[in-house]
Amino acid sequence: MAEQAEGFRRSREARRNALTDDYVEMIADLIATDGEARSVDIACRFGVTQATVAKTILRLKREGLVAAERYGALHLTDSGKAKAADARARHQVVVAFLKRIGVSPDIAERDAEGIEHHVSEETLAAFARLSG
Amino acid sequence: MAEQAEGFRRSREARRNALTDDYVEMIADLIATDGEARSVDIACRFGVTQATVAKTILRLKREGLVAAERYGALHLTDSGKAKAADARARHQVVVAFLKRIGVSPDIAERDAEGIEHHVSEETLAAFARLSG
DNA sequence: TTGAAATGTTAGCTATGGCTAAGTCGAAGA
DNA sequence: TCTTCGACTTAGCCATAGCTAACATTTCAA
Ligand SMILES: [Mn+2]
Ligand SMILES: [Mn+2]
Ligand SMILES: [Mn+2]
Ligand SMILES: [Mn+2]
Repeated sequence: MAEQAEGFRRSREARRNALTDDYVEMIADLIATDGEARSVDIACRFGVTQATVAKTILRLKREGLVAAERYGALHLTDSGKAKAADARARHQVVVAFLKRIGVSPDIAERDAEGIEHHVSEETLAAFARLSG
Repeated sequence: MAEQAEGFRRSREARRNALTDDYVEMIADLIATDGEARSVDIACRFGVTQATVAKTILRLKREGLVAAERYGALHLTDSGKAKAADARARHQVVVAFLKRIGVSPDIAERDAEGIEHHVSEETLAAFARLSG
């Protein structure tokens, strides 16, 4: 009973943290590929408006994951970088695993975008082991 | 670009529908095991308050998935039943697959609770194929 | 150099999903 | 029967995540 509730609690928790992880991962990605992360590119890649990005970035700053001066590019704090690295690693493992079991690359990428937020260490280890 | 945005759109969509699926699945489960679904039991199993359940049930009624008279037990409409059956099937496949690749039963159950909402037909088919 | 376009910010709206507190109803026991 | 206790509802709070519209700043090209 309490055990089942615990499972749902974790699931809700993961859902709450999913967007945060996607943002820090995206910011790290943009910095890696474009040299810097701008709100407009985040908005474009996520398919939301710049206003939505602005509001979320405010929260991430409040949470100490992102730093930026007004009208400037976005940076990750140390804890932001750590979270991004973790998110990226998970993403890679999940995508590689899905492809490995025969899911087509584009579908693997799409599904991984959601699945990555709900994979425990144990499951992630199983995925990694089985994909190489 | 637009393709990546599409992936995130789907992921957000799945996130929005996750709670709905969990509710109809839970209601079907309770009807199957207890003979009827009561709000108090849903609240207990999800680990939330009855007030939270009441508000969500209002939405599900509005969406035509759940029916009930005041102070009465909850019922699923035909479309609610269809959605519940689908959710249950996904849940089973994901749990079975995770166990099959060596994830311990309790962790498999927990992870599946989140993963089930992000698995495309193609990935679900791959899971099913590989676990039996 | 200056004005237009791109980018970023802010205000304010909606809907959702949590919560507590307070009230209402109904069924079971004294 | 009557009371009481468990179950349900409702009101109202907060935070998040989306949106549009309006405004501010920066950048770029003429
Ligand atoms: Mn993701
Ligand atoms: Mn990702
Ligand atoms: Mn679930
Ligand atoms: Mn489920």
